[in-house]
Amino acid sequence: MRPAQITLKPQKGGNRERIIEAAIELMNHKGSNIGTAQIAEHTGISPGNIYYHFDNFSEIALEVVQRLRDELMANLALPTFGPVSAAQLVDYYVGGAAVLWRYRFVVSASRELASRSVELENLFQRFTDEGIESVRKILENLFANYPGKLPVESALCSRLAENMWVLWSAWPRHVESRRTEDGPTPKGIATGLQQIALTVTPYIDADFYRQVDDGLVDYVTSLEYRFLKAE
Amino acid sequence: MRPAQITLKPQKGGNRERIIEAAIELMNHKGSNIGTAQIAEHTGISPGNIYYHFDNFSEIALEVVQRLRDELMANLALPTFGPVSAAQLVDYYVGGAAVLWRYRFVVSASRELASRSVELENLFQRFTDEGIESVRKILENLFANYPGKLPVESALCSRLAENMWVLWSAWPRHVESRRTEDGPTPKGIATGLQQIALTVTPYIDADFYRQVDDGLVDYVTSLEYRFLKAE
DNA sequence: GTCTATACGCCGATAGAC
DNA sequence: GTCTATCGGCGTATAGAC
Repeated sequence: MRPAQITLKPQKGGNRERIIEAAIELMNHKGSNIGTAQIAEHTGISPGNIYYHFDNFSEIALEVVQRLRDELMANLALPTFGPVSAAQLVDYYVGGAAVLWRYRFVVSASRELASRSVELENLFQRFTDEGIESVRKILENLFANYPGKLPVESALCSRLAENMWVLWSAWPRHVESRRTEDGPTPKGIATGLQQIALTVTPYIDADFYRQVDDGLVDYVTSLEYRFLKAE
Repeated sequence: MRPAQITLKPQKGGNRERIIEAAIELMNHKGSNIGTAQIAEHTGISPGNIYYHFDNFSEIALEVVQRLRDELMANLALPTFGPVSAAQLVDYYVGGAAVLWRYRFVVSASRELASRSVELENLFQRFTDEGIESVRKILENLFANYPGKLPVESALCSRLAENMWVLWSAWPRHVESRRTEDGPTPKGIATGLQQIALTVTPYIDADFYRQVDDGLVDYVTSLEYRFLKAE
């Protein structure tokens, strides 16, 4: 005799998945300072059951960060040999923004999460290193194939990549401390995207850059559509 | 009859001050997730006594952030009319780095702290707005007086200032997720300083920039001296 | 696989002695 | 101004029934 369902119905077969989704969602809304109790309450799953699926809270966070990492790396991989087109570059930006939106406060709560376990700490370190390295490779490709207004040697590439990474990872936190509404919006994230692009603007061939910028503007203006369904 | 002092001796007259110093120090070392209990333990002051000096934890944090804000704003104020010299610009950078070092994780834990009270949230918002505005003014001054390689109109100034601010505020967090040692070092912070400067490098007159860069390099290499006493 | 019940520890905050 | 004692809440994690 089943009691009437008041909380979200725990559809069969996916509690593990639901735990992870809840963890992402809760972090995005309440920050890193969440735990098993809140996940249990938010999903309607009993607190004890969480420990059937995971050893402890940091194991949940570990899986979340692994997914974040996989999705971002897949997005930043150089797909082919040869020059990166303007359209591909726009895809890097837009894809990066989508991942950032989905994991906005996982990314930006790295320190708090990293302090939960050594595994998490190491994972974040690898994530950061690999991320910057991927960006650097894209920039190398870019400047090699489309020399622009100013010369860019290899050391500069690394430095620009690092700045782009920091801007990317800190953007959700930043827009929140300027917010007038109740949290970072997709639009706010998208503005960050244009700010990140600004890092390399002065070095890039003007015609090439115009194409990229047009792509970004199109994206930002058509934004609400794509993101609203994801929310 | 006084018992033998085992913990730090609570020298007369300064418990309130000691609480604040402990809060800053603890945040820098353990993140935003600290509270009255840890402050009590760290200072040797009894837990109850803290509530004589402050109503609750967020009042302590409020005072910390107010100090951070005051110190930074004092540093970023345009001291005189007329053009900013290269030496003054170096002072802005170096002073900004010093404040950042002292409050490294207060700055970078804005979100976590802001969630503790509305007052804190508003204060952080004002801090951010005022900080970016100050940087913008410096840039306006700079580009008006030393036109460089590329033209800079007013809108671009705002965007550059915002990027510099984000880099500044996110840098401690960033170096920590790349750390090999046990925390962000003064050197790590100083490297960030050069990265922040990179934001405006391409727009600035080459000779002027060289002076600034030399100043920064001098500073970074002579770093350990100045910072070690502050720690 | 999922649930309930429960032990344990930590922290914020108050009451009241000195 | 500073201390001790203590309550209550919340969060992690385990034991064990269904």
